[in-house]
Amino acid sequence: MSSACDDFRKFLHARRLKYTGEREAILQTVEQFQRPFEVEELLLELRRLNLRVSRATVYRTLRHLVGAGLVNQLFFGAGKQSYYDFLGGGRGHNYVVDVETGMILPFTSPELTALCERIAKRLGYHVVGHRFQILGRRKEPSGPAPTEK
Amino acid sequence: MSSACDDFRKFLHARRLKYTGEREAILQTVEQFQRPFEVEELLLELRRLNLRVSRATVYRTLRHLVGAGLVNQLFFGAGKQSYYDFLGGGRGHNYVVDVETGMILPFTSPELTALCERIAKRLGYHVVGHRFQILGRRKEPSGPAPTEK
DNA sequence: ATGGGTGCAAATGCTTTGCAAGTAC
DNA sequence: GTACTTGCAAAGCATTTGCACCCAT
Repeated sequence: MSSACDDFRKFLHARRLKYTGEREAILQTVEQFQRPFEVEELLLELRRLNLRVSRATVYRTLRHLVGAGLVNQLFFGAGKQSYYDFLGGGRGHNYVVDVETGMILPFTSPELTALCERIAKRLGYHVVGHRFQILGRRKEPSGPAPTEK
Repeated sequence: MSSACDDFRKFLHARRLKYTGEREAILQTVEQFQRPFEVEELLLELRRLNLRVSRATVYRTLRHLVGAGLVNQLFFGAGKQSYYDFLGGGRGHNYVVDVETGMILPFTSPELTALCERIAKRLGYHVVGHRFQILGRRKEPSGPAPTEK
C-alpha cells in the first residue's frame, strides 16, 4: 500500500472517520495523475476504471485529502473549477500557469519557502501555508515567431 | 481627477468603450478603500454615497478594472466571493491571509518579483503576472495567551 | 449496534447573461 | 445615428447539503 494511503488512514482514524472503499478508490486514482487535474477529469478516470463513486463523495473526499495535506487545491476564479494536485514526490504549492494554453506546471523553490518565512516574520505572522502562481507566456525557442501572414 | 481615472479613461477609449457615470462612480469608490474588499462591501458603500449602480454593472466594471491593471482580483475558492484590491500606492499582488480572522494584508516584495523572473526564465517562460498568498497565523506578542476559561 | 458514509436530487451562492430601454460619442 | 451600457430578472455553474439507506468499526 502506498504511503499516502497509510497517511490518509491515520488522518481519518485520528478523527474517528472511516476508511471506505470509495475513499481508497479516490486516493489511488488521484495518485496516478502526474499533474493537476479537475474534478471532472477525476470522475471520468474513476468511471474508466469502473470505480463507482458519486460526484458528492468525490468532493467530500477531496476536502479531506486537502485537510490531510495530501492534496493541494488551486483556485483560478469564481465560477471556475478548482484544480487539485497530489502532493507526491516532494511537490510543493507552486505553479507556473501558461496564460495561453492554461497548462499548469508545478515547480519547487526552496528560496520561496525561505522568503515566506522572512516576510511573515517581518509582519508578525507564523507561516501556515502559501499559494503561489506565476502567470507566464512560453518563450519562443529562438528567432521571431513564424511569419505572421 | 485621479490618475487612475485618467488611466481608465484611456483604457476604455482605446477599445471604443464608453466612460459612463456609473464607471466613474465605481472607480472613485474603489479608490477610497484602503484594503481588499468584496463586491458586497462595494455595493454598500456605493449606496451609502447615494450612487445608484446595479450589481451587474459593478461586476462588469470590476472586470474592466482588472483588465486595465488598476485592480487586482483575489480568489479564495469556487463558491466564495472574490476580493478586489485597488492597486494604488505601489501595491503589488502579494498578501498575507490570516487563517484565523480572514484578514488580508497586502505587502510588497522586490525579492519576490526577482524570484518570479528567475524561476520563469529557468522554465522557459516570460512573466505576465503572479498571485501570491502567505497563509499565516498571528504571533502572540509575548508570553502565553490570556488564561483560557 | 452505531455513528459516520453514500448517492441522489435539490439547494446554495457567486457571477454572468438576455433583453429592452437608455446614453456616450 | 450607432454602438455600447444599464438594470432587471433569469440563467449558469461549481460545490454543498438534506435525507433515507448502507456499512466500517
